[in-house]
Amino acid sequence: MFEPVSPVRAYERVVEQIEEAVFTGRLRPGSRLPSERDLMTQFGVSRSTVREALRVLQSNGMIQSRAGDPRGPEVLPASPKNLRKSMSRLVRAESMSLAELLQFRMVLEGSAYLLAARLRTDAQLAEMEAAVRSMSDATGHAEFSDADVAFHDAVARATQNTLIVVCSNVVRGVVLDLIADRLAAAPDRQALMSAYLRHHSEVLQAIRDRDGELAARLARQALYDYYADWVPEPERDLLAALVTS
Amino acid sequence: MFEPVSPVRAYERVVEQIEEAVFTGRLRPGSRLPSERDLMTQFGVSRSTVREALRVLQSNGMIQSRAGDPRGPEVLPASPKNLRKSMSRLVRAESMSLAELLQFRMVLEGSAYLLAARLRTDAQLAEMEAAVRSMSDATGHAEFSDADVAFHDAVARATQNTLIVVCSNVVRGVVLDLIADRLAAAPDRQALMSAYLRHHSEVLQAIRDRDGELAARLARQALYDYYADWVPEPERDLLAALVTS
DNA sequence: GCGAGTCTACTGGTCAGACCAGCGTACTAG
DNA sequence: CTAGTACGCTGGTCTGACCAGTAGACTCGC
Repeated sequence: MFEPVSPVRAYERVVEQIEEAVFTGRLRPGSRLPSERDLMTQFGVSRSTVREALRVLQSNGMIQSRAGDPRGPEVLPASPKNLRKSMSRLVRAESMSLAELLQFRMVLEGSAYLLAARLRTDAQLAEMEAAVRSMSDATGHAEFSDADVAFHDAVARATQNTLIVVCSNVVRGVVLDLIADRLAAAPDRQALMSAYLRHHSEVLQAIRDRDGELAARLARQALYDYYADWVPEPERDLLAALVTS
Repeated sequence: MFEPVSPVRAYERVVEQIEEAVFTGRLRPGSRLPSERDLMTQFGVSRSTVREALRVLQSNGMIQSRAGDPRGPEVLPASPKNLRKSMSRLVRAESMSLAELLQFRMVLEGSAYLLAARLRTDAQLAEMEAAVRSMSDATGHAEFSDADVAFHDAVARATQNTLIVVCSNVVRGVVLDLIADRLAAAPDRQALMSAYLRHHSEVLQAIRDRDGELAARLARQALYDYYADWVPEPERDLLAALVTS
């Protein structure tokens, strides 16, 4: 029941103090940490200890080091990159069923499109329209998926909710991994792509009309239409129930 | 546009290979890594490099080392702890607002209660009823919150969707941290507790009746009623819009 | 035969000192 | 004023050393 006042490990103390400096704003993003050799004298520890502390901070996305840069390690602005990493780790580690993942996506992506439809600016709408146009003009898979990413990105910014976007994106990635082989073997990939495009156009129209409810329903419907075939029968009903709700 | 086949930094290669072994299941939770001295010969790098790699893995919550343990570093099971850490970090850096977190909770918890209402077994319903009874009988804060945990746990099991439950739990924890100090200063804590209990009873009734839609709406409404006061005016409307949808 | 204590061979944590390639800056040559 | 270069520092890696701590074997008294 005793919580040690200061961490036992030397490197943990270093991590903690630097973290504190960042959180309290004493170290702002873009500013530089002292060099490793300076830090070791400041904290009274060896360079290996300093380095281990810096590695931890780096793996947490708080700093970035470049070999040879005399200005020292850079303090990075907070970014959802790490959230994405730990989320992805968690999703990958728990062996979850496809149905579970799709349920999650239907719930979150529905809300994402709802928010995007209500909050989007005209500029963001224009970005989405351009992305969908690129998709329909695309000649190869690479172009198509690049445009797809651009579309999702524009939607993400419009929602103004990082958390919803990051979580659904991560799960989207895992789902794609999960069915990648089955998708590659699909005989009618061209048909899938054009169906995909059609769904996007419909959703885009709903976003244009600022009809959040419709956009949400379309997004859930699209997910169901795509993936239901890959979900075993008994679980499929669970997804169907979420389409309309 | 060139993606290096193998990371430039030596320690990154080590991290990647061990991560890979964990993800593919070659290294299961509970099993042990070779000692640092063994790893350095296996990977052909120095001990400092091995240690930096292990520090990264440790900070990602994948392994745990104890000084002196001859069995070597232990591979840990996946846990949402890290997810929560990176989320808290974003909140502290003010790149994520309370409104965002609550939006997320309204979306996910709504679905959680919807699923629980539809899928719950009679035994699970009994557990929930017992928990709510414990809450109303509770004399102290500790008892009350223990019973609350039990209730949420029963609901979580009923949903059959780990991901939804884990994510909303993590965010719930972050939100509680965020308003902990403000809550402690609240003059009418007793009133808050009884309002909390009332909401739970209502949701329980909906779950008993297997009315998923109602349970979801009540859950969202409860979140709004509780937290809206703490959300700055301009963002509050976003939450209100999600109550009924 | 069996538990209590001890011993030991390892572990991870930390330190010191060294070398290298890489980078920014200030100085230099044109 | 610009192009080029040399310098002094940086981070990345390595070697080798010492210490405190631990698990498991080993011993001893019963």
